[in-house]
Amino acid sequence: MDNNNAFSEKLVTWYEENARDLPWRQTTDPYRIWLSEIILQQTRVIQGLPYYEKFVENFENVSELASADEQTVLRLWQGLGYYSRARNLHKCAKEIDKKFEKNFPKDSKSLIKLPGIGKYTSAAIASFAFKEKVPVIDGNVYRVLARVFGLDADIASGSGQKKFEELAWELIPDKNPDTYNQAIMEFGALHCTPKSPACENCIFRLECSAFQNDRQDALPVKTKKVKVKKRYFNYIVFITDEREMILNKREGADIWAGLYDYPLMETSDFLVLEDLISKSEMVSKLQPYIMSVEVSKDYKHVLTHRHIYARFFTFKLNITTEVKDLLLDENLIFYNEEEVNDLPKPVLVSRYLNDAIF
DNA sequence: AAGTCGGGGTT
DNA sequence: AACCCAGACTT
Repeated sequence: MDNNNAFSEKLVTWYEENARDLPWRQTTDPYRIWLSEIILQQTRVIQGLPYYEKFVENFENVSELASADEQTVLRLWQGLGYYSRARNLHKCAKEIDKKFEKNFPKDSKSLIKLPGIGKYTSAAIASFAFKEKVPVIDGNVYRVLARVFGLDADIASGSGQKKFEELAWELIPDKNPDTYNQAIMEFGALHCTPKSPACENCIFRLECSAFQNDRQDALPVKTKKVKVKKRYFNYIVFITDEREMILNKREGADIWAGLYDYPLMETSDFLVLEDLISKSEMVSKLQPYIMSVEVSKDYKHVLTHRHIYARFFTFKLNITTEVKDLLLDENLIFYNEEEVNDLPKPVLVSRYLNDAIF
């Protein structure tokens, strides 16, 4: 409790010296606070500010907004993105104008039921307009709490969010919780930034867990959703009359770094989807990963390698799953450094590949 | 729990 | 190019 008071007091002191002068901080009008909060969802203050001014100018109160037609609202929102916010804004205004007789509900639990108002926004309106003691938890708060208190729960998971909420409840002061809420968000926005936070002159320099352990970049923990990319590896397999092949050493930080594969042209889309060769053993084994395979049927003597004519094939693998899965099953194709060094140069094609393709 | 919605700044 | 921004909603 004492520590928690120290935390909030330091934060508020910092806030009073460093807060930006923003229009929605000059009022307790729930309409204006609501408007600002909707506009600022996933939106930087700098970007949202002119829109806030526009809306306040066009609609003095929630009833005026409610009686506007949706196209007018959307036109004012134009360029701000996340347009469902605008539609929900309008829907919410109508609801308040009718069901609530032009008055905003005065507590967070009622507010959260309105369209476009979720966990964060309900807390923000209740706090800033009605002085309810409820912590706001946005991206800034997650970051500040994670770093100062070394809370490494995953903010992408429900259980992790719950832990942050518990901590937030412990920290929020009885006295002026609204100012504290403003303070912690402002601190995250201006000082404890996602990248390159100003730790050198930070008020929590001595007690910040992240700074003391040099974990600023690691916190907050947010598991990234592994999105499957479609990568199309279009291989060109050169083979000589002596059944030799050309391999290419993969460099960089990409998949299979340091291993050898065929001369490669990667594209982000199909080159051709026809002549699927599904009979060979290799193709069937690779089938789960392959969307199309094409081998040119005409042998062309187009390349010389060490004075040996080579035959020209194109061999396409269109890989849709995580490419590393392929490596586990098919290390026949991708040689490591040691294997390559043991082989004559150019590297002989594997027996397996011979049977399959040639 | 994962996907979607977006323009824009930062690194 | 990846990440994030005073998130909410749908599936």
